[in-house]
Amino acid sequence: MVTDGRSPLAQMRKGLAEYCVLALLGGRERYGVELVEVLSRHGLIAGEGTIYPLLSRLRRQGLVVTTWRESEVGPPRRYYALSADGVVATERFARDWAALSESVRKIIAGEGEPG
Amino acid sequence: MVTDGRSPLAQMRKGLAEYCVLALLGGRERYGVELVEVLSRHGLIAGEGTIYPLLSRLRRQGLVVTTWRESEVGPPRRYYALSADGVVATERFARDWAALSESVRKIIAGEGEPG
DNA sequence: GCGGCTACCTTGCTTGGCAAGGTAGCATGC
DNA sequence: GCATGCTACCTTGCCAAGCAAGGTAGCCGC
Repeated sequence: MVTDGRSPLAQMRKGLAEYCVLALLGGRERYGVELVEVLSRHGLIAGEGTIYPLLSRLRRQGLVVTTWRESEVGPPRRYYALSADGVVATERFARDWAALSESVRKIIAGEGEPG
Repeated sequence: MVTDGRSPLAQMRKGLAEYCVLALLGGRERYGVELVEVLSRHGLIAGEGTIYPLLSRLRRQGLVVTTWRESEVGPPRRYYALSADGVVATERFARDWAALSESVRKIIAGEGEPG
């Protein structure tokens, strides 16, 4: 299997996965495999090995709260939802991301010089 | 001194600095301190500790070529310019970045669901 | 020749993504 | 009841990149 951890893309993804998980949870509760599906489809993560450590971090930091729920078709799922701190963190992420992408836009547009 | 390497911003910056350096060199030759100034001003790096290891990597990978030039006001400078491979890498970065930021846009816009 | 400035580079640490591997609940078929 | 396959969760060990701090050395004015 190709190791993607060494690619430039994997480096650019750093930090973004966390932001996107929070953004997705802003819409509604979701469980792990569901997040893996959405983020993989958009090319934002490469598999489960990214998401579970990430979710553990968010839980430890108190940005999400979780609830075990039974599934009608398989084993129980742990659902993740934003906490109040999580909402605040999401807003901060949104600002940082906006600033960052605007900076990149300027650099690429040749507006790297002052004035 | 505050260690910024632990902040989410520092994580989101990963990979972007490299892309932006290449993009800046696409315009014209530049030297290290000049790159530090431009990228710091845009909030894309935190200092020299990022740029010199990065430039060494680019040199090792053959994406840039360097020329020592005397300065009229101080010690000699090492100027960096894109190689042919560097041009190709820049284009690949541009595509990756466009895809990535579009994905994030969709996630945030609530287009995380298929269909 | 000394202090300050410019410019280059290195070291050691931290973080986050990743592949691979592992555990266990649940449904189905026999 | 139990073997198989699927779903869902989680852990381990590695690697790449940003960073703070510290170091070297050329150049200039005095």
